[in-house]
Amino acid sequence: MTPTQRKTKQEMVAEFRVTEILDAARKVFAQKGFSETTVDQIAEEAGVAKGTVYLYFASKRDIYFAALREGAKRMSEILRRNIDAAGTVEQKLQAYFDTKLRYINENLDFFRILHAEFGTCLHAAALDKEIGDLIRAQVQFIADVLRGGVASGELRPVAVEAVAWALSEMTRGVAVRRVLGWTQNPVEDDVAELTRFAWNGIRNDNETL
Amino acid sequence: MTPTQRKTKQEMVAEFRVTEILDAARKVFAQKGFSETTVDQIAEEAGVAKGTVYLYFASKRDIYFAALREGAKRMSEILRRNIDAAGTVEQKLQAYFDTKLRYINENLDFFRILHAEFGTCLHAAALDKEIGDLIRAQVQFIADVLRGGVASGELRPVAVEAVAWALSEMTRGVAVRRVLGWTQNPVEDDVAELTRFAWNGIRNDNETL
Amino acid sequence: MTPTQRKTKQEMVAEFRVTEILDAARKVFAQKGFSETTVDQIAEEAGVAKGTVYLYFASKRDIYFAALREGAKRMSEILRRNIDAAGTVEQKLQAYFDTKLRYINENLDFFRILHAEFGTCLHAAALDKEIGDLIRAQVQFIADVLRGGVASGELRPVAVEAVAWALSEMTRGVAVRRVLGWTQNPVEDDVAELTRFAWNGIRNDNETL
Amino acid sequence: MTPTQRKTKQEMVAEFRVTEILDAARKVFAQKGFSETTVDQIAEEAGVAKGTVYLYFASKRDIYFAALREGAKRMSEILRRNIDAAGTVEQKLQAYFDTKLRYINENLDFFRILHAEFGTCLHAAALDKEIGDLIRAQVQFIADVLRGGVASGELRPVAVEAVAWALSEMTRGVAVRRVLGWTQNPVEDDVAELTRFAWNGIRNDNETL
DNA sequence: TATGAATGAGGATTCATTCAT
DNA sequence: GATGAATGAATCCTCATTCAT
Repeated sequence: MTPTQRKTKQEMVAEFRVTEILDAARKVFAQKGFSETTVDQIAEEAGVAKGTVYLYFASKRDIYFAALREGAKRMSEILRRNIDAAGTVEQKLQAYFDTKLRYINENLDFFRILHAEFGTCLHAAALDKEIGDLIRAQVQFIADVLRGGVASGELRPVAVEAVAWALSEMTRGVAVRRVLGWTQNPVEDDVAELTRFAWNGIRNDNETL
Repeated sequence: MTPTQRKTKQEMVAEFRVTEILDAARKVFAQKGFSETTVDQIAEEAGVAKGTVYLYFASKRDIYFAALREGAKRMSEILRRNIDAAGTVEQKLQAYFDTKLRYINENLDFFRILHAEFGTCLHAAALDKEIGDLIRAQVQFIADVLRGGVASGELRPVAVEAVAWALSEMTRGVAVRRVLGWTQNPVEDDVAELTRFAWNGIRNDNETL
Repeated sequence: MTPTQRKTKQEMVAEFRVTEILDAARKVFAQKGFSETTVDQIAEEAGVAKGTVYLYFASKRDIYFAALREGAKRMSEILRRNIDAAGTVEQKLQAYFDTKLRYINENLDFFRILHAEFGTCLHAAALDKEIGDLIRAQVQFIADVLRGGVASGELRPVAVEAVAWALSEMTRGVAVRRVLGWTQNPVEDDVAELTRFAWNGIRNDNETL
Repeated sequence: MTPTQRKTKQEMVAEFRVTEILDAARKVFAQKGFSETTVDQIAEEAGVAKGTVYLYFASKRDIYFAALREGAKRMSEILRRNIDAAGTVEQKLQAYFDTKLRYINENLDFFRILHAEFGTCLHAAALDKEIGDLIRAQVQFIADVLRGGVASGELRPVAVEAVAWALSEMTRGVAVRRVLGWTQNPVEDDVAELTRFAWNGIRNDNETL
């Protein structure tokens, strides 16, 4: 009833609308891609009128980037937390694979547009700077792990950046297979396979000596 | 001058036109993506009138898929040839990485749309069946190599399909880095790194014992 | 505290709101014209919410006409008073020119829309009946003066209506030059020139004989 | 049948389309003003599809300015010719009034938008530079005549620019009356009245001495 | 065959107006 | 009364596709 509370209520409605629209946008963009998606469709999916969408976003492209950014941010946070929580290098790698595949499994919509966009990012300037940074940041999570491993001698002195990128892409590849339904493996199995494969590729064999 | 000859000449003209248009299309699609490309641009780049384009292709989408298909076919042929020519499993893997990276290096236009599209392929039905098959076929090239290696004991009994896919995606990842100019390594180095990484990941350690 | 007083207070608030909105409207309409002006802009300029504007006016067009009408009425009143106060025909003409140019100088906003609109009045039905009447009434002020002069023999037997209109338009022309900054003359000079010009054009030369 | 002729034919069609569209545009703009006119209406009036309009003009505003420019140019040419052909200063003034009123009478559409726009020109920057110049050029036609008359002693040493402007506006005023149907005078009469009025206002009385 | 002018469906965006709070 | 979020009709412009020449 106080002014403060009333303002809070309005803010909550606004926040709700934004979420509502972004969720809808994610769903539609994921199905049809950017160009084939109409703002009408997003509005309908969100259960609001077209004009309402423009109260919260300046343009279709804005909605798109907002949806991506939000998803990328959330994923980065979780990744960072889970990797940090893991102990050894191998466990950290496993945490990366596990978190990523699970997150994707639970956020197929987001994954579809993020990676569709990441393909399209090859079209110069198509990708919003901040989103590009977020994607690269995730690769750096692995790179950091690798650097630590190389420093401690757990890993061969690999080309850290290149391998980090390769692992990231491998993960993406597995995720795509899952999204396309080309594999029915439980997530655990894919994670295990990825971890074993990666670990064999980079662990320092001398270590066991 | 005979009817037969005249027909042949016509066919040659037609073939020439098709090539001309597909080359132009690849260039423009690669720069702008599907939706941002106009048929006008393709026609201009090809040096023909817009109407002419429609004499050889039924729709913009048709041009797009034809361009992709042609490129994918050419790449598959070269891949197949070079892999077959290699002797050992390790050499075959190396041939795969080497051929792919070099082909991409020399056909950036094609790569840009193939993989942009492959990102987008996640959009249901966006991808032409035949092209999907061609892409999967390339993965099968690796799978076949792996299967052979597992059978001969050169490789650990890995999940062939999954690893093949992972290697394919890794290659894609490295290619993306190169296309984006995020790395200046000579192709040889990237190939070597990929080969070593993959080989360590899947070779049968017992083998050396 | 009595119902009557309270009602009066309400009326005063209402009147204040109306004035507030009309002033804002005049400013914005004058800068951007009718179509380019949004109700949002008027509301913001008036310092009220958009909905409030609609409590006092039924539509954007209504605001527009109200703003014009108010300004035209005010100008007419002043014109009438000053012309009546002048003695001779020549002085009355001078009073017309002087009053009009000064009023416009001090109400540029109003002038801009009135005369922009008067250009546009050529668009059938664009002009509110009452405003058209007000504008014509001002011309009649001159016509009345002229008629008086012709009757008294001070003026040649000119086509009163036509000349009145011409003088009105001449005044408008001078005002436009001033508004556009194409002339820096003091108002007095422009008034003097207009008066001399008009007077020479219509005075009865016999009179001086 | 020759290439040259064929090209000419195409050019003629194009020219025809442009004229067709500009005529239609003038008609619609004149009735509804710029903002209330839709490109659809212009296309329909011109008897072509909406897309066709955009083959010849880049935007609605472009059509508008093109229509104005064309009309203003034509009017300027005729004015220049007729004024030059007249002998004395008085005859030149009469030529100006006569030409302008007749041209307007025969090109009401054009006049409506030109002068509506000229009202609107008060909205900063609303008016295309070239059109503004054309309008000012017409005023200069009178100014030149006046300067000549002052130099030769036929006219009083009036403020040339100011009077030229005033005469221009007077003419505009008379034209408006005619357009609005507020007067039924034959053009000759209005021209005569304008000439007499102007002439009396500026001729050098000493001349008769 | 080749052309390119013509078409018109389709979509992003704006904004006057309404109405629940 | 006052507010401003929500609405959706309206409009400019694009561009894939057609077709007369």
